[in-house]
Amino acid sequence: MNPPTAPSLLLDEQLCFALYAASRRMTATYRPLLEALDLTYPQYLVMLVLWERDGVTVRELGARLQLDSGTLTPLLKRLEQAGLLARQRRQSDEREVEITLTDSGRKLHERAADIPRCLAERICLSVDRFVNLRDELKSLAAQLAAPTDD
Amino acid sequence: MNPPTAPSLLLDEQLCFALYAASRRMTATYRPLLEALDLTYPQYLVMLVLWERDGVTVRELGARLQLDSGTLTPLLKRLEQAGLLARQRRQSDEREVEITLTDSGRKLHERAADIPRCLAERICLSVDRFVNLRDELKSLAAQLAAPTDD
DNA sequence: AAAAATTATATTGTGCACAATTAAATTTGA
DNA sequence: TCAAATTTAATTGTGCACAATATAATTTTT
Repeated sequence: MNPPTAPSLLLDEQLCFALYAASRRMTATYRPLLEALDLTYPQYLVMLVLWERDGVTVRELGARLQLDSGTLTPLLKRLEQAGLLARQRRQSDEREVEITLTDSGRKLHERAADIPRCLAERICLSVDRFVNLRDELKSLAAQLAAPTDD
Repeated sequence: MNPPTAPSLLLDEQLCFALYAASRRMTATYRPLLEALDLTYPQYLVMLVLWERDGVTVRELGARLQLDSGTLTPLLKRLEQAGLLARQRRQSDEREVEITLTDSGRKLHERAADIPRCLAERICLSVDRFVNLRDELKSLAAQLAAPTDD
């Protein structure tokens, strides 16, 4: 694979497509595991946040996952419908909606406990390469999130 | 950031979320550039393939981009509507639909020529890190695409 | 305190992704 | 040869993403 000394329009040379394809492939790898929990991948991400800290607002969830209310509101309603969480307006500020896990939502944590190990086996990267790839991706995302004039 | 010696359910330790977030951020970075061409990011990927080789079938496009007809058919119809390509059944095999660029579609290539350079400036990675990250992502996707029992 | 600005969520509409099904053309094989 | 199996697209339905807008609550300003 040639280095991108002259940035080209060739699909296989592009970082963006490698990223796009790998991300979808990763989601596809999670799919059968999450199906057992009746969760989609974005729903799983929401549950990861709530398992770390319950009682967050939609805004806080959105900040953590970089998703807006147009995505989160219907997703959270589906999780509410599934009995995993409750949504209620905050008394201190009626604009905010607080998300709290139900017993059922908390219990799902146990059933999800094996997923990271399953994935680690499937991904089969050394710790060094795993950490390096993850941190390069975080660095890239941070770079792209920064204002244009930096 | 701790190495994943014991795979956990912590969002910030997960490769999958770093991948998911970086991919969406990358698409968001393309968005304003592609808006000038009246293309979405997946439409741009289709055009990249067609600029490399015109006259491919939906199946070949799908193989290249790892997308199925449920995604491609409506997307291609929109690009046809926009006057960038034509869709016609192959005479040699009526099951296949051949996609050919119109003059307008070919002309768009010139207007897209600057996009890789714009992105390269925005991403601001050394050639080594760019190539390494891209190839690690390709390797990961290939690993995840392989049958489970490998 | 009332008006204006800001903030948080919800709603609407468009365009992917992807599973499942359907339909039509082609190939295989009994 | 012709019935069965396979291949290719299209269709249908669900669930994200995200822009744009609306609505209601809160904060800031005058």
